[in-house]
Amino acid sequence: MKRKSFAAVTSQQVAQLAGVSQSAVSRSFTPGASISPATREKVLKAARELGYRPNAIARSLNTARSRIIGVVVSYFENQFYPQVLETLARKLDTLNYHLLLFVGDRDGNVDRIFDQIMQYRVDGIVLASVSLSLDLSEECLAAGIPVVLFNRSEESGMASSVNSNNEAAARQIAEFFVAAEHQRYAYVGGVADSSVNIARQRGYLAALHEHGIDDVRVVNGDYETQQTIRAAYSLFSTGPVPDAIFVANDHMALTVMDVARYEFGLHIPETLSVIGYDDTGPSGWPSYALTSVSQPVQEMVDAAVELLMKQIESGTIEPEQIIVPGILVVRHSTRRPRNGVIEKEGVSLFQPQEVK
Amino acid sequence: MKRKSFAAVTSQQVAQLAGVSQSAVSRSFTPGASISPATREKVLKAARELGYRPNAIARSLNTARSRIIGVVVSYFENQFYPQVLETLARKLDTLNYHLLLFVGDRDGNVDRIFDQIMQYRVDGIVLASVSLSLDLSEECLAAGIPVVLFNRSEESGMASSVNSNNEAAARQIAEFFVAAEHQRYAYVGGVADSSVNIARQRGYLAALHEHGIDDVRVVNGDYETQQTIRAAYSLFSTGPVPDAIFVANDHMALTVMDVARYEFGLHIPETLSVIGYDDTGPSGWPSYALTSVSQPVQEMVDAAVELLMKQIESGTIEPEQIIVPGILVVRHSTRRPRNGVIEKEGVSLFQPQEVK
DNA sequence: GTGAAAGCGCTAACAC
DNA sequence: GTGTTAGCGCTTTCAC
Repeated sequence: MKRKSFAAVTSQQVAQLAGVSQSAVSRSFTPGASISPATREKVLKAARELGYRPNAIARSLNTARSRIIGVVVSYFENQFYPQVLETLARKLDTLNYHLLLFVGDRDGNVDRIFDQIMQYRVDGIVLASVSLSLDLSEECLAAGIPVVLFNRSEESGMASSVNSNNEAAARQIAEFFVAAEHQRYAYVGGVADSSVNIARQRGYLAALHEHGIDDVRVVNGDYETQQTIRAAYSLFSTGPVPDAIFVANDHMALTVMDVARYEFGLHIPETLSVIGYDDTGPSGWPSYALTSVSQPVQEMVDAAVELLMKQIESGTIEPEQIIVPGILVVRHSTRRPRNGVIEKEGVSLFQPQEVK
Repeated sequence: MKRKSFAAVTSQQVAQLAGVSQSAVSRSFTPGASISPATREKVLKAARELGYRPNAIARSLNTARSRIIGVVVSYFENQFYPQVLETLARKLDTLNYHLLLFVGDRDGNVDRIFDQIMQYRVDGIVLASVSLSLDLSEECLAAGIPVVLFNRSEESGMASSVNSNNEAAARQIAEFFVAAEHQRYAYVGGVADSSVNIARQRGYLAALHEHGIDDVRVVNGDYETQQTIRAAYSLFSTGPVPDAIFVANDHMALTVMDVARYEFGLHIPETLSVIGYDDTGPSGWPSYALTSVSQPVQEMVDAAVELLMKQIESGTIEPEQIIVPGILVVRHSTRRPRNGVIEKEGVSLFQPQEVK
């Protein structure tokens, strides 16, 4: 089984076989181009015979559109992102766009891979859990390449972003804990200066403050398992054990639950309530049944792609910040408040009467 | 904030600014090309000033090498695949290749997206948990595009593949169960005709058979959560409850554990031992502590990429089937045999004396 | 070592 | 509706 690789079939060869010009072939494969059904048939027949497929690379070169979206993800352990990736790939596929995947550094910086992305002349960029330096934002803007930050935002407003309402949802988490009459509050954060962490922490602390609660222990898990384990240890081994912990995302929250149960023998939710953020796969598994804010992946992806498409088609970049509401899904990792939890389509949600 | 998108900088513009020919610019960006350091400096300076980046699309067009590898994944819920994807993307990046991601259909068929892949003139294809029809295999072979099946194989031998030693590992699982004196055996399979499922089931049943055990209940979870739940129900609600279950992958095994514990109140491992395959993230979490065959993702990815590179560089396709050994990692979802479990670098492995 | 020139496979005016 | 032609931005001979 040995064979030299052959050059692929070109439109020229198809044209020859079909007895038409090369441009007729091109037109036969361009939706909406002016070509007679008869010619088109001849061309398609010849193409089929030769196994011809238009060369997307060549097309890209003179349309100046690659139909490729560069996507950077740096946090695969958090199931939320694979889910985003899958949804995004499917969505782009329906629009006949394609997804060039890059893996970001651990620290969530893209500068190193930015060159690579730009060399492929992508039509747009999605950064999931990754930030873009100001320089690069400017460069994209100058180059006319739309960028969407996914689950992250930046202050400059030079790039678009799609997020859930982190701060409001975090406030609701605080309200939930308070309604269930918890006493000792804690927060396990992610990378301290990530926009999402900042918003969630701020909302949580602010709402607690409004209830006169200012003694909140804050530790940091850095979105990373080992660090989260350390954070959880410090939380449980010194001082009074908290009975209400909001963890900045589910991935860390599950780790916190495991440490609480298996290292410290704590009972959830009897002595300790835990809430996460993302509502991703394992959170719904009965072993965890984690109360969590559900980020609507499909809506967020749709919004991101729509933003991208609008900017690509118009050739104009007008950054927009989109906020999609998340919902607090109540499961069994938390003590329940007497009021405010409602049942809807088989899941329990927290919706207190008074809207903030 | 509104700006028209501008055409990107071209090598022609850089040449003009540097006062050299356009080909000098090209050579400056081609490693190993014959160019004097002086000229190169001038060019790089001009390039920096203009923010020039070589256009990979244009380059691809006349080198007939896209430096893009098409990757198809269809099973994101199984953490194993995101992990593979991340590892693969990092590996390709170090070789200056790029990853065009496609999502396969639920049924693991790629025919629909095959056109898309081929249009981008990828230099190679990785199919993870996805099969390729014979027609398409032939087409790739004819087009000189190397294909590697990852965690799947096919009989025709027209495509390369990388797998762990499914059958041998499955035999070892049987030996493990038998050594711990289990009585009632079961197997929860994946998609019935997937190569991996066939090999695992065959190895497991064959080894049990050699021990005189032929009464093994076989149900099917289809690699899919809902179906796995149904399979587990049927396993636990009719006939005597098995005390030894091998589940074809971890993703399904965790579901089986949850159903056993939370729907049927069964105790693991006291009344029931469960073993999975993949040893992916959640399996190591203390809530599950699933005994599982560890697939060495890094080695498997390295092997896949190496295969690809060899074929790309030689321009010759010689399919190879690579088998990477997996290791049975023993945790707490199983009763332990008296002998054969050894400790190594902090993990417990099963390595019976007699090698089969 | 360097520039001129051809051409990779295609799209998009432009005439007819 | 169709063929002719001129590029898209680059790499790669080929002379010099």
